[in-house]
Amino acid sequence: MTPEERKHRLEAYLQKVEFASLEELARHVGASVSTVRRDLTVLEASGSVKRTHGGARILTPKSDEFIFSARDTHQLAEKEAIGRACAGLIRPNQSVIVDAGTTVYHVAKNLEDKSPQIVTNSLPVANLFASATRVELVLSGGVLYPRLGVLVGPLAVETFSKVHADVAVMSAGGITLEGLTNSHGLLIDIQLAMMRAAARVIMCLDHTKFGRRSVLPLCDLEPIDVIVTDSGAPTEMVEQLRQRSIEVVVAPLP
Amino acid sequence: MTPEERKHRLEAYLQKVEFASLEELARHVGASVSTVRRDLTVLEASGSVKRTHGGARILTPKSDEFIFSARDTHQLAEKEAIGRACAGLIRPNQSVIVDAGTTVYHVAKNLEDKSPQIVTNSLPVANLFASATRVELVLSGGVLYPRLGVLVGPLAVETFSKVHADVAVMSAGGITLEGLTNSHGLLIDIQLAMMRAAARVIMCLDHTKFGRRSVLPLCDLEPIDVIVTDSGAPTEMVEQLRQRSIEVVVAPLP
DNA sequence: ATTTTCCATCAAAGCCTGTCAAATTCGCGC
DNA sequence: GCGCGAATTTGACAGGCTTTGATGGAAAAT
Repeated sequence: MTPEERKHRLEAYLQKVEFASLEELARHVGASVSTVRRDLTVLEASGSVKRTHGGARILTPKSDEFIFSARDTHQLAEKEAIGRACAGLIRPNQSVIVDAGTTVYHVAKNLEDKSPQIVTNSLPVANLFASATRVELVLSGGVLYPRLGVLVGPLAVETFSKVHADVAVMSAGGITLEGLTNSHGLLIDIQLAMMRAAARVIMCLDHTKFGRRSVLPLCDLEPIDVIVTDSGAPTEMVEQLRQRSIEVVVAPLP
Repeated sequence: MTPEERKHRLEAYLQKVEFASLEELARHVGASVSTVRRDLTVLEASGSVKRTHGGARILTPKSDEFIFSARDTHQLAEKEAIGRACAGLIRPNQSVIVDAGTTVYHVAKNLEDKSPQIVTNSLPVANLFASATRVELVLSGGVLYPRLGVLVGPLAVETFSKVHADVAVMSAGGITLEGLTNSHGLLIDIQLAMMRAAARVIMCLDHTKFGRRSVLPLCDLEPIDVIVTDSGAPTEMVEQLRQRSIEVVVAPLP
């Protein structure tokens, strides 16, 4: 890696996480802390980054902080494992509907290699591929729901009733044997349209979602083809889901 | 492989990966590091790539109008002045269509105080208001044009044919007395729909756009109500535009 | 007061420039 | 088409410069 590239990657990484410690940055680019310090001095002089004690922060956030973008370390390892496992289920050049939500966001991070065609209503996912030429990304229209970076409303529902896709990658607030639930009423119509539009529905649910019931019912288990979860999921329930002919993928933690 | 072909492949490879070390490049074209060094010196002189310590980087072609990820320090002071002046023309609580493009982006930065209702097809503009609660933002659907962060295609056109707004804030690649021109064909349909959807059309054009003709014709001067420019605009042409009953606002540089 | 972080310095490693001989290509007369 | 000398290109190498990672003491945060 050239010094230029390293600085560029530091800046890009900071762009993504807003703030990072020196050690985190050093690990990320595979250089020593001294080198990162020097790089940051240069980047600060160029005005894109602000050094702080113990790390650095981005000065001009391009993609403003969505509720999750990076500082959402809640179940991070599990979500990344689920992201990798779920991306493994997608074949190259497929068309994929991508739901909004942190878990699914981690799936999207692993999709670029498949050169997929992506349809989404998530602004963070769109930003992820804003400069990726290998991905064709269709963003649904809609009203921007501020904190979450999701597009909602009739315009969004309409988009998903018009398109068709090979796979839909989605998530929900909770799952029981009676079905799935979600917390944001505005999303339910959209998620139903997504499921109708896709030939195959993959649900990404970390283990905390199992047995949990969120505010609003989304659908029963019938439309679900695959569930991707992490190794913390209760084995008993996994078994019951499999008996209902749902393929359950348990992502191994590295 | 001829030297010519080798240089071409080096450039193409760099175009793809953005950065590369000398060894990587040498391996890729099957030549020695010395040769690659010499090739890069030539390519650098021709202006397409930039040599760096240990490798080379593609030189981002300072392509026209808006670039999503790169800094647009080009005419920055002028654009900021235009942004402030143009925002001054918007009244509180109006509905505003916001075009894609760096100049218009600077207008958007000054809009939050007006608590407007914004309709846009620009991802950067959407990101700007991703966490602003005072702004209601509608994003058009569409295919994401990489690097520019613009949503294009039928879905985008459709959105703008459906909505109505008080004002459209737009920009273009060039203006002459015959009309406006723009460089990206995909945008023209969208911009025409924007103009039809708005009761009042404001064009933001920095002085470099005056007398310039871009690739494709957009429209004549008739639909334009206001032009906002900077103090570098040729006074003669400003006068001629005013005679055609177009309001021209010249933004003062601070 | 203690721990963490920052800065200056330094030796080692890696990289760039300029040079040179070998290899390749080209021009040209036959 | 063929041979031969000239010109160009190529890969290698030495000497000088830049970058890197480590270390010890100063500065800052808690």
